Amino acid sequence: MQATIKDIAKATGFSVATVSRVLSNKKGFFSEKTAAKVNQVAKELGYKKNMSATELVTKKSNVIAALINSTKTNFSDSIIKGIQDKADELGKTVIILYAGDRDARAQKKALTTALERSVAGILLLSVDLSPENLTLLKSARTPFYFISITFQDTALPCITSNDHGIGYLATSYLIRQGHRRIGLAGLDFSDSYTGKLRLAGYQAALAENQLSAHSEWVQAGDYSYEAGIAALDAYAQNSELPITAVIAGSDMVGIGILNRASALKIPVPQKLSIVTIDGTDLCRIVQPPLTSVTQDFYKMGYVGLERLLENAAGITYTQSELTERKSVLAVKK
Amino acid sequence: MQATIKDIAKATGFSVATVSRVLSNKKGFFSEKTAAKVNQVAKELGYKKNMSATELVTKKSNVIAALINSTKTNFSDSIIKGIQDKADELGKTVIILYAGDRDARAQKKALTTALERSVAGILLLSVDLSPENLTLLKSARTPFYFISITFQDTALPCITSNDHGIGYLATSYLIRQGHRRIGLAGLDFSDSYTGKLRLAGYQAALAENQLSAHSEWVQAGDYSYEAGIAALDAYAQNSELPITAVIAGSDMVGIGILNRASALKIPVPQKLSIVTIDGTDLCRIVQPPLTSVTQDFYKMGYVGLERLLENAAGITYTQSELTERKSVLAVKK
DNA sequence: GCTCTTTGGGTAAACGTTTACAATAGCTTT
DNA sequence: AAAGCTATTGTAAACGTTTACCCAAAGAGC
Repeated sequence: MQATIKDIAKATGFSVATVSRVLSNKKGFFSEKTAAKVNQVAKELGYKKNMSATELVTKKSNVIAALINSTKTNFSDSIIKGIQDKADELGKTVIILYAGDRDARAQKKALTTALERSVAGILLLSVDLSPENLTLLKSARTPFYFISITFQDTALPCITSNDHGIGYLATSYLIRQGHRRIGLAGLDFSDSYTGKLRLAGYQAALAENQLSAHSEWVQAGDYSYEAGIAALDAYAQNSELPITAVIAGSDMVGIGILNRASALKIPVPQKLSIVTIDGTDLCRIVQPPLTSVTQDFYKMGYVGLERLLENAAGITYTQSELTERKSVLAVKK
Repeated sequence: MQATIKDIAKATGFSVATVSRVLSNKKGFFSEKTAAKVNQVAKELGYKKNMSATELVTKKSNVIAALINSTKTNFSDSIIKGIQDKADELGKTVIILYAGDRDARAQKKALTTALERSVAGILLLSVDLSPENLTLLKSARTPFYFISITFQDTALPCITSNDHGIGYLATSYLIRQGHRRIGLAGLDFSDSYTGKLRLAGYQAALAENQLSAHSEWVQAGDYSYEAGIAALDAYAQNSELPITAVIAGSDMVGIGILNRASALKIPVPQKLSIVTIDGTDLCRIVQPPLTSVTQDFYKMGYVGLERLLENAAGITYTQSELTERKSVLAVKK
């Protein structure tokens, strides 16, 4: 028996209309005295607005759904923090929905949950929608915005890092430190567009310095810790490492490489320098702390929500920057 | 203009009642032919149920709200995974709400969001509600259940690890490994009951072995990385460490201790053994990997949801176990 | 004293579902 | 043939809000 505005109306002697007006603060439609009385009775009765009813009649809601990918939530935290902060400023409330991990069924469930509740908008944090789910999303009238994911289809509204720039930044930094044989590890070049762009950035930086990558320098992977392990094992097949530095596709890849290197007694950074892509807190807590191309995840969330609400189209980029820690050694020429 | 059941009714020639029955699959109230037709038209029109309307009339919902604490989400991930899996089995959907970090305002907002949407139940993942928010929660008729948090008030329904047991387990393990001077670091003994219980378990194990703790052995903190750093600095004030092993209040504390130790050239585990409490993936990725008392977070989520729905009262404990990695050295007597 | 605003508040419809209750048709029983 | 089922469908009320529209009283201006 939740108390309703009817109960308040009865108790105060006012009509439901008046009660509704003071409770939703429609200024200028009631007197102070009325408001005071209504509010007091509402409190006494433990009144709580029934959002279903409100949303049913107003046909709008101030909730934003954020769909997240169940894996790799280590940077989602920052994105969500950004979203949350912006939402607070705007008086929106955000609900987070798990969209599984490349699982079309789970994606669909999360998507319909959001759509059925007619949320004001949907944010998708690195969720790579299956084609039919993408169609579903597009056919709904709910605004949506992707965060931290890059598509071939540039028409999809999203905010993300410039992945070409990331590859370029990491590579040219290592070149400036004197490295010439530079690996690239743990990126996925097949279905993910992100991987291809970073690779292109890497190659561009190399080419600009009259270098070119040997094929064994680039080791594909799935951005995981295990991919890092596998990459280092591939590099370490011969007694001499073919590279002096490696760019890891993610922090976890970087840590995998680091740990495998230490298991194989390859000192980092003396024998192998590492630059990691992402720059989450994980970089700080390993030893040596990993130099990284740090993405501005917080900002992605913060301005992502902004963009969603202004119905922006196209791609927005956030700035990445190189954060020097202790995993890169400058080599003397 | 989302299509509604009215539109489908018009298009098919049936009444809204029939359409509703087909769409919500009230078996035995319609013929196959009818169902086929209705479903087809629904699909054509891109019909999506309006949950607000449904919830308004049925006064029930199958969504579970999970409130989480914005910090320390590193183990929340496992808990959420558990919740999610159970929810999938049960056909429930879960929405995650951020409840800030010991911020009564944010807590209240998350709480009212959940309450206003009349969710089927509320799960609170290590959120330490302020007194007034607790009252608010209790006064609502919505079932709730705490996960991974212990209260003095044993009437509060929750599932968590046995914190006394954790302290005892870690300590007695170290004693069995031959340690006699054992520290305890990074726990909060003031407002959090958890810290007190773990301390009691620690003391119990010590006492059982005719040992007792020197006051400088236990260093309070707030479960953070920085608390670990501070604890080690406290231990390392004299040239000789007062302890041979330390129990870290959380993985982050353990890593803080580890890194500070390595900065000070104190080899782990040769000069200092570390047992960490939590046992998340973080333990695996540092060097040496940290031996831990591993809590079963996944299970907390999984059975937490179960318990919530069966309206269980009182405390349920999940089992913790000691996971040996590489941060503890057995000392010869 | 009369009309015109302004202020405060009431009436009732609408939002999209679900479901109790009725109604019909076609059977089966007796 | 009357009565009773069963299967299928329809009618309409209900859920708790919001809000367009209406109304009355109180001043304001003449």
